Amino acid sequence: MGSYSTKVDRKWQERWEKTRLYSFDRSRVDKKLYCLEMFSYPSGAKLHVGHWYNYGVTDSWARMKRMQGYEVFQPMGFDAFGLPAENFAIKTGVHPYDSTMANIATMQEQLKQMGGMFDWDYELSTCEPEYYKWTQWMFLQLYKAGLAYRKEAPVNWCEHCQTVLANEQVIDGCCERCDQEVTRRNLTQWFFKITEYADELLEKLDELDWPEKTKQMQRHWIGKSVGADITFNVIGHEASFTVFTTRADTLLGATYVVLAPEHPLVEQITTPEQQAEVQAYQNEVAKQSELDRLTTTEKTGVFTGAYAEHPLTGVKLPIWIADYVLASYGTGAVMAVPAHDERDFEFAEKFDLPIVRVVRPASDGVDDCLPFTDYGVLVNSGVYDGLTSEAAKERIVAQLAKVGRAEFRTNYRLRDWLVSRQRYWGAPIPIVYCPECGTVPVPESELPVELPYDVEFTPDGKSPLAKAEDFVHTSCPQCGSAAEREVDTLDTFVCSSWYFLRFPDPHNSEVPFDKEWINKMLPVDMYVGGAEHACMHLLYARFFTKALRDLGYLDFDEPFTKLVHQGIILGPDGNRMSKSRGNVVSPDGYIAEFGSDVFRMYLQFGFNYIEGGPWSEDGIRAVARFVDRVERFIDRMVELKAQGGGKTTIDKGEKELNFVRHQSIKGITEDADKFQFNTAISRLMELTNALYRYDNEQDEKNVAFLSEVTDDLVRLMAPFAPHFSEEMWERLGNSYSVFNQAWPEHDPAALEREVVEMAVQVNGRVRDRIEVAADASEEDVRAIALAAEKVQPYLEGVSVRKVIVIPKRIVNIVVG
RNA sequence: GCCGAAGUGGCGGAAUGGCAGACGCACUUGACUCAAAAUCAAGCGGGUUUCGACCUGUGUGGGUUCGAGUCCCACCUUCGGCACCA
Repeated sequence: MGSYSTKVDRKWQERWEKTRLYSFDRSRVDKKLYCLEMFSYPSGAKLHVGHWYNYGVTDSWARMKRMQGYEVFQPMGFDAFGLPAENFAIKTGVHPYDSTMANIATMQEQLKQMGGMFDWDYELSTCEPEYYKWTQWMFLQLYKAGLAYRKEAPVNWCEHCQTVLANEQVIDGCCERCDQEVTRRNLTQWFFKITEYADELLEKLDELDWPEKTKQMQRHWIGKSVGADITFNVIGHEASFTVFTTRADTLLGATYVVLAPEHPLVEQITTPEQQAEVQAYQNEVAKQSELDRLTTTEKTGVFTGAYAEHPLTGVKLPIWIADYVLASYGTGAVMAVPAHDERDFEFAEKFDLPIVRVVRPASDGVDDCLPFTDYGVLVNSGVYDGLTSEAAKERIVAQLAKVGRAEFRTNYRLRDWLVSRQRYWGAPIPIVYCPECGTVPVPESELPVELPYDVEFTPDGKSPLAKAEDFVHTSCPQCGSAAEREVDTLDTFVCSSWYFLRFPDPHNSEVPFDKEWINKMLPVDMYVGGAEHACMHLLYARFFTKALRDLGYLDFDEPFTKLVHQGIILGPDGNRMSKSRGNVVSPDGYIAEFGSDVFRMYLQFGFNYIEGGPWSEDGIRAVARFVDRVERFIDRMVELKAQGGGKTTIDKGEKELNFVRHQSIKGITEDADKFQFNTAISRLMELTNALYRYDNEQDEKNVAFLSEVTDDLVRLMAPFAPHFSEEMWERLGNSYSVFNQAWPEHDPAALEREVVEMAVQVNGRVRDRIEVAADASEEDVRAIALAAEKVQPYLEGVSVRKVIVIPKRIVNIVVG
């Protein structure tokens, strides 16, 4: 057995700390590389495999970059506000602040055991007043800019968590946190106007070096759709309403219109006879949970008794309400064209409403049964007959625009971000309600609005802060009269939407960050974290960056230049790890047994990083064996050097070893750069195998050369097994630290072979192999291939039609 | 239903359109050992074999190409996202 263990880990952790090896040198900011992993929630449990996979493996990438000469900035902090701490408190009585602080201390300890290059001088924690003061400041800046506002709206309510949720936090109609059904409630809540940036958030995606899948998810989430608003007058009322449509070309096919049940016009226009039915329907819809709504496929709706006037023909169109029209999208009203829309068609069939075709397929032979939703050529549309859908859209909207009845318009699926939460453990919203002055922002000089410690935080649907008398009662910052504080707290996603901006300057008490400094340090060059944040954190952070840019606080457009998502490590049974399945792999035991580098290196070697996969007990043992194998060779090297002697010439054996050496340097550098750690490690194994082969096969060794290659092996291994490599580096008699060594660069000349083996195919099947000079001409290769012994039988009695020569790889002889 | 990704040995996983299965695990054999472990060496997709080889093989079926795991079309399966967005 080798000597590597947690003892070696500790030795080097202490040395690194004492010598401040990883301390960020601000004077080298021109060489900076900001490498960031998504910070973690300080839960009571210890670091899990996922943390290691994210932080440990990314740290190896950052270490390589350091050796390549970058000044790496890799901070670590804690996303410390949030529901779990509060729920834990409700269960056990331990205050969220106390449990969070204890958890942070434990996690720090464990992160240090991992051996990451984190510079703890830059640590931050979102639940500290030092930090959330500036979260509140952010809120105020957005408020002043009109990007934070309060409104009453139907919002998602989780009965179990006793709070509202953002759209992004509702998954299949259920709370993302507790899986309980989400219901809709009309509540007055705070929103951030992320929709203001919808277009830029969409456009700028093209420039980002992000996984295509993630960009696609954001594109879809933003959901740009180009169309027009068309206004309909209500017959017999001084009222009108506007619909949004992407198919203005089908306007002549509109046979009725539908308002969302919550549409404000409904009360006004409903006829007395329909009153009861309409109200009953509205109540029923309001009662429905999101889940009911998703699972009901059958269309429902009620006639209001009122009619609208078709804007082109003046024809009477019945006005219905139905819950397939959403209050929160577009204008909350649609023109129904059953002939050319599946939903309208279904509804019209069920309620026996007229269906009029106004588009037919542009070419014959196309299935034209109704509903026909493709573009085509207009019919039954008077002066517009014969136009294509595309042309008709333009023409019809332009026509109506002249009389102020339509305009072109773009809509987005993205909704504004609901940020208030009826919970205790979050940043208080810095707003005061004054009976005289109304909604008043807390002056910046009075920040932070501190979260009081002694609060009754049992959830009952009211914000816990509402019960803290000392907190609630205050005086109005404007007029001084008695006033009340906002008692909701901010969604924790608000805290994490700007933490990467605070990291380079985390203790600044004057401003959230220094503009000049941040412009040098940002954007983050490499951001690594889970894919589950695609439409939440990653979208919010982009929004914050853009808003702060427009407010003049920073000068860049995007926060994260390059993004990588790690995969998920599954349990040994191939399922997601969960306590109930009993397949949870916890790092601690393995680290105690094998040392942290073996654990880290297995995570790099055993999986495709992006994909993840099932944990394997045998896999980690294989890595432990490899580490031992390297150590044995290092000891052998020390012995050889002590013996002295040997030759100094570079012969066949040396050339072969040198080839593998430079091939490894090239491959490891390229692979690790691409986060392909599994192949990088396998190349380390190949280099190790080559060293053994050389030692076994060469009777007379070039010890100086062998020593050079061995040093390279340790340099190349250092990012992936940092503690072990330091130890080996020292054992080889080299000076501290291997991480101050330059990363090896490959010599292209060493990769040029004099003789190469090529496969010879006849009609695509390999029949022989030939050895030719690497610089042989195509004619020479062709001649040698045609003369190859084992291809002869295949050339008899046929004629050679063609010979394809791919230099250094293959020859294909086509016969027939 | 729509959008996207992926299907390769017993397993984890490799392969700029150019010798499929790198590297490793498991397994088999041999060396060392009193023995085991560890280590070292060799073999290891499937089938046929006169032991020289030959055939077949990357989810299924077609296609493009001198040549396809890789590109194109259709389908099947799995996973992820969205789900009345007008």
